[in-house]
Amino acid sequence: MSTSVGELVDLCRASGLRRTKALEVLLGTLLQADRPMTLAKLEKSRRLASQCDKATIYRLLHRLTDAGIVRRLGLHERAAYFALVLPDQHRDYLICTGCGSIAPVDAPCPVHDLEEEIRTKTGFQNLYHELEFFGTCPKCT
Amino acid sequence: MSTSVGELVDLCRASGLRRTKALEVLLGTLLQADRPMTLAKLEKSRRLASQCDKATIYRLLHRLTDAGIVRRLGLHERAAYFALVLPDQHRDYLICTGCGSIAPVDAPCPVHDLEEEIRTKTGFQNLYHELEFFGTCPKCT
DNA sequence: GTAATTGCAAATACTTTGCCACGTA
DNA sequence: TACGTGGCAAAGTATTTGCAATTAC
Repeated sequence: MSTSVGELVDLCRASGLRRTKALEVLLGTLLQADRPMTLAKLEKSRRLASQCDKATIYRLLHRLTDAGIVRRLGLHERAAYFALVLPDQHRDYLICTGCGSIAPVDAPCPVHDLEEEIRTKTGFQNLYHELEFFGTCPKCT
Repeated sequence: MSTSVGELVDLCRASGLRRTKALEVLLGTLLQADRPMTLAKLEKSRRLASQCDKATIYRLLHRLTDAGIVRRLGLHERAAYFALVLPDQHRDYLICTGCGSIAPVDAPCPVHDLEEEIRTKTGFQNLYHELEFFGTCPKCT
């Protein structure tokens, strides 16, 4: 029942992207990672390293973001993070300001109702949200 | 009942910072702006321009962040945003991915309970959160 | 007097773009 | 064939640091 690279490629093709080696490898890497990745991490990942150029990954990530297949996250680091938008999954993150560890929050997101309210009141389209908790983890205390 | 520069300076001194011209001007600018500001915007603001160097503002912002007087925000732009941590104020933001406009959300934040739960379950210290809504505003649709 | 702070300038880090060759449809 | 895509390299933007001079305490 989990999403496959093939399905993702189909989504991309439906958005007008071409099926290329780089696209498949990038989608596979993001899917397997199952967590937000920076451009630098993607570039160094075993599957992508020496498979395609940083600029290629960069441009693919932006095309995928425009297509709504990938989402760009802040996460307070200097580098941007990217993650697949999977249908059954919305994640909030818990981030240690000491060591920089990033963990998904294992609890239902309480923001849904407010998001609906904003959608109705403001007329914003394509609304989504990003929720991050910051603090000092026990190890860094 | 609103916070004054003097009170903020006292807070800073209590954290070991020295009372300097740059500190006072920066605090005054952040207080008056009443919204998150990037380093670049601060540097160009009327009050700070030619009053102190970018590196000085940069280092002050970091000292203030360490002291908990200022908070660094993501807001999805390439540059980091900084805002005063005011006692009676927690803000969520609504951001247009088209024109980049940033508006505070005028509704009570629904995350408080989850934050308490995380604090208890994980043992994180100094916990706070950042909640941002992204979408396309009516003008950009 | 001593240590924190500042300004200037240079170094990093990460992102973004130009150009031409290449591959997909 | 035509146009999106890829690789390489260079440029752009924001952040971060070194060091000597200055200032607060």
